[in-house]
Amino acid sequence: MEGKAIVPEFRPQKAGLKQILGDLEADIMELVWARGQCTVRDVYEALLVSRERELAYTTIMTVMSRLAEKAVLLREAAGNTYVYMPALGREEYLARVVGEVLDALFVSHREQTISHLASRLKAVDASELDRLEVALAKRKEHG
Amino acid sequence: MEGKAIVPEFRPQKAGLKQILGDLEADIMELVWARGQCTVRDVYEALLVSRERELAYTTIMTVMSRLAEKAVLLREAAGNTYVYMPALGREEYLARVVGEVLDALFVSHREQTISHLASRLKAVDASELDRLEVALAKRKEHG
DNA sequence: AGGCGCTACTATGCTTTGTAGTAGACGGGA
DNA sequence: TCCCGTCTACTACAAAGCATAGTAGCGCCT
Repeated sequence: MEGKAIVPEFRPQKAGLKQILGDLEADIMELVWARGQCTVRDVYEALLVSRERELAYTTIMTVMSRLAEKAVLLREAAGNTYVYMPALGREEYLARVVGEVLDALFVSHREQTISHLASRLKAVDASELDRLEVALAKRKEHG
Repeated sequence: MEGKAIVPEFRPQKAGLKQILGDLEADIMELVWARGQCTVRDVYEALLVSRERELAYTTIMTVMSRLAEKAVLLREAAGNTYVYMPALGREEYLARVVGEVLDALFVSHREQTISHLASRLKAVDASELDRLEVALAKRKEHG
């Protein structure tokens, strides 16, 4: 089903993408997602602007290569240059990550997970509750 | 508010406690939870039995000290020896860990989390569904 | 007083991530 | 054809977290 695991680890302390990828890796992925596809140079130049601290071109290259090894990025040769692109759209990537984490919680710590969810629902808004209710109702129908 | 974060990282790939602690750390915690309280020697001897590979006494000591630094274990001097005990019961510890991870998911990836939960409910059993329904109903009452 | 057990301190290896340099390959212009 | 600039590959090093373990020193019990 689905292919291999995508998330080595999830860090609750951090925010957003940095919960899953390193800080620089996350910044780079945001850029690649924003542009659809790009070269190391594209990312390098974009980071020059957005970031205070300057990074070496080769730093970006190394990190992007590692992201390609991890199959978070795909790349294809275009002349002597690689064009990188996300293996998954940002939303789909996050959905898989969240799914993996959630599934792992259900499998390993079912009781605590259900229990926490039950109390956590207080903080979920109405339309979200509706979605959950619909899902629950469907489930009921099919016994 | 509860106090500080407890989980540096969560590894969906692993199982049970090893999703949160290192492998040896996890084995040690299982023992300490099973016994309520114990010394380094107690753990050392128990691991001699349960584990193929032999570990040095000082290895156990170092790891237990680190668990105490991280406040997963507490210790108190008894003569020239420390008696270690869990800071939290196993279930409570897991509950907090799960809570932290779940809360982080809701905060950082609300949409994907709700969405995954809605579809994941298929795999949740009836009594668990009931608990969630009760929670949902309560929530409804209070608008 | 001596020995044994216990702790503290120190150290090393591995893995992941951030960081960066060097060298070689390739294509385009003079 | 030769040189230059750009790009990649390879290599390297630091920091953090974990597993692992050795050494030294302290204090209790006999």
